[in-house]
Amino acid sequence: MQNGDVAKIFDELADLLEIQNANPFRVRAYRNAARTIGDLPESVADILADPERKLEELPGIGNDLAAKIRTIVETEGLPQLEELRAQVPRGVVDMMRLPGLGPKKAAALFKELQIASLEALKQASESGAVAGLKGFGEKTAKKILEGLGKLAQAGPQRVQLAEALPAAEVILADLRNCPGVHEAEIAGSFRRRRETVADLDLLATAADSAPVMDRLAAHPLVESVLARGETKQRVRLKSGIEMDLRVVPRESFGAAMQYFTGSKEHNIVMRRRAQERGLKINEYGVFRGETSIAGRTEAEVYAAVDLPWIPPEIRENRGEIERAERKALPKLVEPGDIRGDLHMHTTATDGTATIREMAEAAKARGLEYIAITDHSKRVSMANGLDADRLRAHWKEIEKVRKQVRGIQILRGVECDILEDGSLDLPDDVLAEADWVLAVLHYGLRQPRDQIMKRLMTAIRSPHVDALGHLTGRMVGRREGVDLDLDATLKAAADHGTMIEINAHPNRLDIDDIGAAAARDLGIPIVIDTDAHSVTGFDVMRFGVYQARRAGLEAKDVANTRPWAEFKKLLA
DNA sequence: GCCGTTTTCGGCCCGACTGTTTTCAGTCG
Repeated sequence: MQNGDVAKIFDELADLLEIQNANPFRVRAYRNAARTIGDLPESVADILADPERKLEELPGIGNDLAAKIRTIVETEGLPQLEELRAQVPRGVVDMMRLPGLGPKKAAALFKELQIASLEALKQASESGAVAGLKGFGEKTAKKILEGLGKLAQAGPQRVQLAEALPAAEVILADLRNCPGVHEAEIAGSFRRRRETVADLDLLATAADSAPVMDRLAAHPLVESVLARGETKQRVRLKSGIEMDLRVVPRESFGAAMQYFTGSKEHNIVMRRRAQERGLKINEYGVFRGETSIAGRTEAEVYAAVDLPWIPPEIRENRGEIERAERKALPKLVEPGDIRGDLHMHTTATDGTATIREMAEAAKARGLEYIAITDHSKRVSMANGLDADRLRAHWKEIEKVRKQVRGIQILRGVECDILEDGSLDLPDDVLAEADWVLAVLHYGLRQPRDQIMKRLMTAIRSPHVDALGHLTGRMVGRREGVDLDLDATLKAAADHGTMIEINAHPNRLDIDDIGAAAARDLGIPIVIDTDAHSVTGFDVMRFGVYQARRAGLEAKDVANTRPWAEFKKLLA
């Protein structure tokens, strides 16, 4: 039983309780618990097994929830969940995935019309039964049918930050040029640099909102306006991404930025802090009674509740407020701190540039050292290198070292960890390498035991410097590799194996929670681009964003060190 | 269901927009 399984059960309980019109604060308690457990870097089973520790230490977990977690871990189930499932059909929970349908409406459909599946909902919407129901109407029925159609196609999906970024910046630049607009920024999860964003939250200050909204509505990248009011407009971009525009007065800009950057959980704590001080925070400012006492800048808002400004990337209510209170906020790593890149490909395998071109491009970007890490032979699709070709490739690297001065070029390899647990190159070859990155590419659906055996082989190898593509899940795909992250990181710490944060949005990766856990174990982290071309280095900033979300400082990231220092890590 | 230098009860973050209503509940972020 993994933390994620426990979190899923609590989330489902919250859904079911909501439909049953339970106390909303009770529902919230389950949702908070789901998030706390889901985000926990260590396994709840471990905490339960440790006589020194108690689940009740976790925020939002009291006696009742602790007992439920114990039951779930011990019996892989929860009687309360079974009871609720018997009362509320799965289809009713599914209805809440449709836009405009929440727990109240889903419950009404079930209770009044006995609708218990999406199929039945479709029929009832088409027949007019839904429109006739109290609190519903023609528009609601139409919206339900549209929602069902979309759900059948794909459903609203999160897109990668890197994918959303270009359009977001183009629109932002356009709005900044709109007469009457003083400031425009993108807030939300985009500003928190989450790997994926569900929608974009645009914020503008202007005395009059109408011209700004008209300007956005008329933008060539905008497909349609979904909703529009006095201060808020929602549009759908042609790419399918939805965008909210909020227009606020200038004196509210900082408050609105703080409010719309979130996260929701961070803001709930902020507003509670305000309450404790007899204040109220909303998107317009910080108020004592009717009087605004702050709001022009974000720093003012934080100062009003006795906190220093907190970087957006860590506003997740995962301890940052407590750290801010203790004046112990991390000085987060920045893109400019990165001095080396230890993962890239050339024309020898599936890259598009030569060793020399890659070295020159890296040097032009200010890097002090790089590792050329072409694939090993198992990756035949990419023309992976066997021992002979790899040795010849390294000879080429030595030549380029003489041609391109002022940058260290490591003779590396991205060596596959094979399905049977062995490494794809013999030890004597790996021993000659300057840098070995061990990765899983194949057999990702093997049972966890086998995956772990493979990872342990690599970690124990004296020749492996770092694990790349390490993940509990796969960005861009539904499921992840089934590995025990805790055990992997512990072993890596014991054997001095580094862990890679892969900056490329499409590559296998370790998430920010995993990265934070690695940092806590003292494992050096390397942020790499996995560049396949000379422009491949440009994704570095996305890796840095992720490291920032993990709360990492420059000292936690090995490739921020100057070459002379990094070299010592390899010894 | 959780939580507590306003503790064991009575709170629990806040506001905009829509569609349904004739003043507001539900949904959403």
